[in-house]
Amino acid sequence: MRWTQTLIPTMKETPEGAEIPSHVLMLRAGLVGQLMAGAYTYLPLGLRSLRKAEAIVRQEMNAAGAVELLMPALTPLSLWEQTGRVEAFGDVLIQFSVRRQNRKVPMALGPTHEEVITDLVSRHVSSYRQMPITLYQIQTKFRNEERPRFGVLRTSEFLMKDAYSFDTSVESLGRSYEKMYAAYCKIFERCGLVYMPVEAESGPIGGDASHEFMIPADNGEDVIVCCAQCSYAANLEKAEIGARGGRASDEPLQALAQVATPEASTIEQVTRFLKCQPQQMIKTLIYVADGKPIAVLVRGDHEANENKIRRAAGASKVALAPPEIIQQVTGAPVGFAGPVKLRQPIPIYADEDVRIIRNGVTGANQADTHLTGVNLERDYQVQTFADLRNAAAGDPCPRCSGRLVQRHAIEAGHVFKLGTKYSEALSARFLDAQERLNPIIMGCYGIGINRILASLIETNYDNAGILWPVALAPYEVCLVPVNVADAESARVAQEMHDALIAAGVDVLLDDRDVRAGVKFKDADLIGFPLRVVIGERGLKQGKLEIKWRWEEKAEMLDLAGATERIAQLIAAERSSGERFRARRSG
RNA sequence: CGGGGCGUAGCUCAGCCUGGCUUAGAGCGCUUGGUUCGGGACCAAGAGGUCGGAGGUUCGAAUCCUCUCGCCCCGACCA
Repeated sequence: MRWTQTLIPTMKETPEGAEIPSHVLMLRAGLVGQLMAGAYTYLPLGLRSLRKAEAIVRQEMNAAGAVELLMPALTPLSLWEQTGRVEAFGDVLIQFSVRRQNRKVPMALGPTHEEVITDLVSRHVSSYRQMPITLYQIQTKFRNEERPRFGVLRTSEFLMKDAYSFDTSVESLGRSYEKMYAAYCKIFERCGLVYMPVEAESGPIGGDASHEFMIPADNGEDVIVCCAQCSYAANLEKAEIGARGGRASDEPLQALAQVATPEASTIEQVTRFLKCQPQQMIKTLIYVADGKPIAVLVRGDHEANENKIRRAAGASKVALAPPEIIQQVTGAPVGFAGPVKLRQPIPIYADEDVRIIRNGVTGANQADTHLTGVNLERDYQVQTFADLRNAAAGDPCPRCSGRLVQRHAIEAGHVFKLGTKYSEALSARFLDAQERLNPIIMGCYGIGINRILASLIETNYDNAGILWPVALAPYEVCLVPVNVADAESARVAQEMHDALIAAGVDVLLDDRDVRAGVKFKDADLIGFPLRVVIGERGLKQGKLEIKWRWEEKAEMLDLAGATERIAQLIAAERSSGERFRARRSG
């Protein structure tokens, strides 16, 4: 391709509104253009990279035995009603009606395709002999995000690879899951990403039923927790906490005292007002668990974890109680709840760390009032102690003696053992060898293709621009004739361009009649892995210059045989990614 | 949904507080001519705007007021 024949709108300045590196660079390098919040055009260069990521995903899916199909993005709303997901998705589901003659047809744009694929499979799969099978598609998904942000990291329309496995037993599902897990590792590896599979909240199957593939990045929206010593890693919602080693301080017990704390309803306000540490505070949260209010106690500097609370309470659904319920249960407005003398007797659950708070501070169940010198057993009782909070940096690892650390990360993929949720709701059943009818056991596996690009850029750039691995670069080689007005340079460049294409190399010829500096800056900004410079001076000596984007030094190459040499270099790097990875450790 | 910020040329912005010396500006980009030519050149001449939109205040509004739309950030939410 010649530069002058395509559209590459690079920008010198950072467009207003772009903040994180991947967004800034994708706009500046002319990869994408924004149409509206959460919707981006993939320009010629961006599309090439997107297609490369897509191709890698497709190859590995096929290699893992998954079979590609393509489902419509347009779906009948009734399908989502059958599984209760119209409500579950809420406003995220883009739904509308179209008029057809004298009737209205309610539809939704697919945010994911469990319903559609399960419906399909229920029609065509009815015997255990037809399984296991894993089907996948690569298709645009629609989600009306409450708040699209971070450029292409969170958009209302995005390209997703979604795969679904169908098995006859939990053991067989485990094998299907393992295959996808392994394929994901290969995919992220081939894309040149540093990734981390972490344990995620799992559904009905339990155990190791769900993993997220995370790309550690400062601007990631997710928080993952991992052990500094062993390989334990989980997302924040899931992360377990090892045995708490803390001991209560041995300061003398204080008397229970009531203090006025006008207008101080948050932990921060109270600690400032009473000049105490958040670690001394007993945060009391009123939740509604399956319709019944419960009190949950966590240390002031800790965050409650709803999933853990739900499990501890043995409930199927928990949510923070609305203000009316809080008023009713505690007798005080929000912000002054405490475990001592609640107005209504409700079960009290406490996080392990609350056990050792001596002379704590907590709400007095009375407006603008807190209690100090609060001690367990003497002043209040706890029904159940459990791990009820999010893991924090420095917490003990649940698997070894190490400590946990927190990191931000971008979720690029997710594998999940679904079980029979959708097959039961949509009657996808099969007959086993004993002629018994069973629901099909499913798994689902997603990869955000756009996120592969965004997270790659987010973690691979320098002051000059993007650093692409050969595997995903829009073009592998950028040919730069320094002076296109020079007939010899132009001729050599054109010949080399044609020869490289014939050799199967993705090459872009920068045939613009602009100064060399402009071309170099643009080549660095876009980040083509290999730059080949054809200059008059070099040509006189029968040489040209090659330079890897992520390496410091350029190298002179004999013009004779240069094409073959470049094709070799690219082919080697394409399959191994060695030089790109070496840059990271170097 | 709560809090904050921003909308002026294709892009980045100044002007707004204190309304009129603006016939709306600068830099970059674009067009034309010339000089340059291996790290975002220089000179000259141009093209390009209903100052996001609507209403209001005023002799007069980019500037003040009201409403509205859009975009960005933080939080809440997130299969």
